[in-house]
Parts: sequence; structure tokens; C-alpha cells
Amino acid sequence: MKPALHFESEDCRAVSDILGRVGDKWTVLVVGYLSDGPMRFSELLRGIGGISQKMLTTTLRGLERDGFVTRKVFPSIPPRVDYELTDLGRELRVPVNALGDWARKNMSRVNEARARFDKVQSD
Amino acid sequence: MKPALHFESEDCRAVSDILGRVGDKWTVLVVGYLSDGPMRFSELLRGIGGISQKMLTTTLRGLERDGFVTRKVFPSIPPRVDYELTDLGRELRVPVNALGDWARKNMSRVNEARARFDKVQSD
DNA sequence: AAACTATGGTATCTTTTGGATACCAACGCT
DNA sequence: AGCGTTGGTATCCAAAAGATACCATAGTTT
Repeated sequence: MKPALHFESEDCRAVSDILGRVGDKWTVLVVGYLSDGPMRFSELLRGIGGISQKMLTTTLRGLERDGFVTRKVFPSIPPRVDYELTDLGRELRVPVNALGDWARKNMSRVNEARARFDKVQSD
Repeated sequence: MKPALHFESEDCRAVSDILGRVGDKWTVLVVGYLSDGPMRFSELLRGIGGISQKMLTTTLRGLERDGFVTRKVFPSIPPRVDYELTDLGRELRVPVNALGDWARKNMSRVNEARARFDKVQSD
């Protein structure tokens, strides 16, 4: 069924590394917003409610570094910067969407489990 | 109003929430180790190199709260506590493994992108 | 002309989280 | 008596997240 533990451990660390990028609070939302085409910084900032400029910058830098988005600067005043998913970024959406589908389908189960746990803890 | 974007945003937040659990540094490793059957605390601690007791406890509590693992206490001396994946936990492995497969297949591309980015930055 | 707005950031400070270390209780073993 | 085992918790410090203020520059409003 599953390979030996040692191999799996290595695999898990690789997964862990990718999830370290994909799994933070904002990355999935940013990638989701960029799915429909390029967007500029301020569009993302306004579209994603609750994210700060700093965190959006940080998130986009990370995605750019890992090759998931491109950053295009228009030297105008005021400045304009477009972000767009790369091929790698669009490919990433497939497994991320699969996880997203699972999350949507099972969110209620998770929430029920949380409610049960929190209720028991408070006794 | 932006109806399409609004729903997508809700979805992304659901995904984000699940990834907030799954996507931290240790959760995937713990779930991976538990794939082959129940394990006790100290086995996990020794098996996963580098995790501290505190973080293992925290991670397991989170997984338990969200209904991904069960915690069974044997009232012996010294104490014994077994952790085991629930059905929900085992189901979660499917999309997580899909992401893991993607991660393994594309890790080199990500690393190349990182190397390129870091090289350009240092100029 | 002064003030205000838009843009894509960075610098600075505070709060939250991660992680290392030490300690505990209760028993078995030597 | 003293040490090791087990599954934690308490405490402290470092790291990361987050809020806020500021910047340069042009166009628009007053």
C-alpha cells in the first residue's frame, strides 16, 4: 500500500517544503485571484480583504522567487505593477484546487469536530 | 458587487483555513507517519527528527481538534498515548498526497526558480 | 498654488507564534 | 537510593506576522 517509512519521510519533507510556501495564510488566496489573468498590486490589495500591503508584498515576492508568478513593472506615474501566474503557477492550481475541493466538501465535518472538541474541553 | 469573485473568495478562504491546519511545518509529516497505523507519542517524537515535544503536542492537539486523529490514553505507568488517523484523516491523505506528488515532480523547477531569483537579486 | 489622490512599495514598532530548555509525577530496574 | 521512561506543561527567547507611518511623483481638485 504505502512505501517504507524512510522514503515516505523524505517525500513528506518535500511536501512540507512546498506546503511551507503554499500553505501560509495568504498564498492560496493570491493564487486564486490571479487565476483569471494578470492583476496589479492594488487590485489584489483591494480584492483580498484584510491583507496588509506588507504581507501582500511578502507573499508576492515569495511566489515570484519560487517561479509561480511574474512581476512586470510599468515605469509610469503613479507606478503600475502587474502580477501574473506562470505556467508553473497554473500547474500548481490543479493539486491546490483538488485540495480546495476536498476542503469545501469536508469543511462541515471539520467544523463539527472542532465544535465537539471545544465543547468537551470546556467541561 | 462582484458575485463570481465573491464566491471564489469564500472558497479560497475555506481552502486557506484547511491549509492553515495542513500547511504548517509539521502536520504533513505527522500525518505521514500515522499512515501506517497508530503510533504512540514517543515513537512520533523519535521518528520525526527535529520536532520538539511542545510542537508535537501542539500539532497533535490541532489534528485531534479538527477530527483528523484520535487520542487514546492507556492509564499505565509510565503513561502510554496512542494517536491514530480517523476516517477523515485518511481521506485527507488523498488530496495531500496529490499535492505531494506534484511537489516531488516539480521541486527541481521550484529550486531552479529560486536559484535564478536569488542570483538576480544579488547583482 | 496648495492640497489631495493614487501607486507600490519600505521602515518601524508591536503582537503573535515557534522553538529550546527545564521540570513534573509515578513507577520499574539495578 | 538513584536513574530511566513517558507524556506532557511552564518558561523564556527568537522569529514571524501584522499594523501603521512614510516616501516620491505626477495628475486632479479647490
